Amino acid sequence: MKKIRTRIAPSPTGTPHIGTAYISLLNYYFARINNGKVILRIEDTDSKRSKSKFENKILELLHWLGIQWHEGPDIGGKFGPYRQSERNNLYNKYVEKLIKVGKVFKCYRTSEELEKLRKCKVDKTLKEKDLQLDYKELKFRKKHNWPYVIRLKVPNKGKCVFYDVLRGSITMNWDQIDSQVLIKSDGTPTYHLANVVDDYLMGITNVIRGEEWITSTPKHKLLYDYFGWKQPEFCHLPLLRNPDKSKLSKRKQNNSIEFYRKMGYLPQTIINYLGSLGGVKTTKWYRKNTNMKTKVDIKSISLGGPIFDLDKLSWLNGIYIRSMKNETLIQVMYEWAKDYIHKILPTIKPRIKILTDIIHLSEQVFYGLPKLKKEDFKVIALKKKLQIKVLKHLWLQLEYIEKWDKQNILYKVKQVSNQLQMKMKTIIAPIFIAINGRLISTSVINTIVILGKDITRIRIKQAIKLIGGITLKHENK
RNA sequence: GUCCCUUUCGUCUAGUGGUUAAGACACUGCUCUUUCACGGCAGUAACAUGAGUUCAAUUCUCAUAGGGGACACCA
Repeated sequence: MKKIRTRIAPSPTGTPHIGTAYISLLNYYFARINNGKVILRIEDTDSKRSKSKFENKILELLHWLGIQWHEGPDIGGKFGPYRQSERNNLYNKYVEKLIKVGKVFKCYRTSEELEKLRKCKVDKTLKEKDLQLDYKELKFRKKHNWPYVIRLKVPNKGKCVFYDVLRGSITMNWDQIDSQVLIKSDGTPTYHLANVVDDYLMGITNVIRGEEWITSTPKHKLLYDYFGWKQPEFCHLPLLRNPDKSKLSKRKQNNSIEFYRKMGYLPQTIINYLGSLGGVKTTKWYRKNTNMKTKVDIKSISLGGPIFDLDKLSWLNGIYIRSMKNETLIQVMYEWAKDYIHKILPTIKPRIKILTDIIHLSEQVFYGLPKLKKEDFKVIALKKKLQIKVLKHLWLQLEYIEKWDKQNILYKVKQVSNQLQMKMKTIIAPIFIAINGRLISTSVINTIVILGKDITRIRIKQAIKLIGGITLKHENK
């Protein structure tokens, strides 16, 4: 039997997400229980959004969770490079092949035209014939070197059947599948091309990925067929959901892995909880299995998208914490607090008279969510409505910051003050309560810097909710 | 809108052609404890609906409804 090879293929376009952890975990375990290998491949074909700082974070946090790989950009391997942006020459070579056999075509359409064309079609599916330009126009655009993309030729009729390990065969009509762009106008590949070529070249036997890929699998199958390659086994995992049942979104900040680390969840909690969302069959499993060596059967995963339940996660974390030896726990506590201690020290040092002052001065960086009540905001002279307004504006301002440092954050807070035409002194009070949990304490800007984006924003959100603001309109955009 | 996936307590999961449908989180009560928490005990609570197959369906089939996803020169 061929040796199992799976891949973890994150895209470095944002801070790593709990969904990434889930998919990575199952790839890791599937390889492990089958004595196979795991490949980590960075899918950075989107050059505009990919950032190396995100790649670093992804590697760091997967390591933190204890997920391991045998080949990857950080450790190398026989099938490298493991960053798609470093493999562009390869893809071109394979596109040449497709051009030779006539399975792709050049498309000179502009994005405005595409938009119009899609509007005209009920199913929004664009095929080769929909994209055709009349002869004159085509000649003109070619002559004047208009930018073009290379698209996949897709059958117009018939059915595409492919096999999913969890669901059996899935059938789709070819007329529903559009002529996917394989090479963008800048000459770089799209995900679909790079992914198939790399999975083939890297000898991936099992593609374990999220359910959102099911509908593009026919395109991938077509590529395998055109190249004459054997398909890997496809396994589409159900998507993790928010309590409102929507897909666990990258936009919702509190789903970043780092958020859970900062809040004080242990890596084994996250790993075991994620594992429990489907793959694990025993009932008394939580207490008995602190690692997932046993009883994982990927084929038994439940197909309803599970809701990521914070209550249960916290309960599990408690189980692990209480089962630790004191020395170990002290170590864990120190590791967790160390960063905060180092960062808060310069701020509190001028205020310390006796050592016992320390706790009171620095507690705001240690509680994940301050335990606030509605009444806590009533001490502020500012009207309720305006408090909410201030916090909502701050929420928005803090969403996009290039670098999370004092200067930028201060600038954003000043923006809020300008926007609302209110003095700093006025707007800062509700921010103090929301973030620091009280009015008299160290600089709130400083706290925000130390806490980082995830924790800061969840505190603001909590405050808005407490004061009585209903929703954050821009929360999920 | 079109297509695809999906459906067991509020949530995560077991399970079965004939079961008192199981466990865990959450919730409630009791207990332990100086309080709280932890622990222990107990309780509330589910097979989406309709039709078919069958002696029998939560389990098999089909339809309907709910939920989710995809429909980009993003992954």
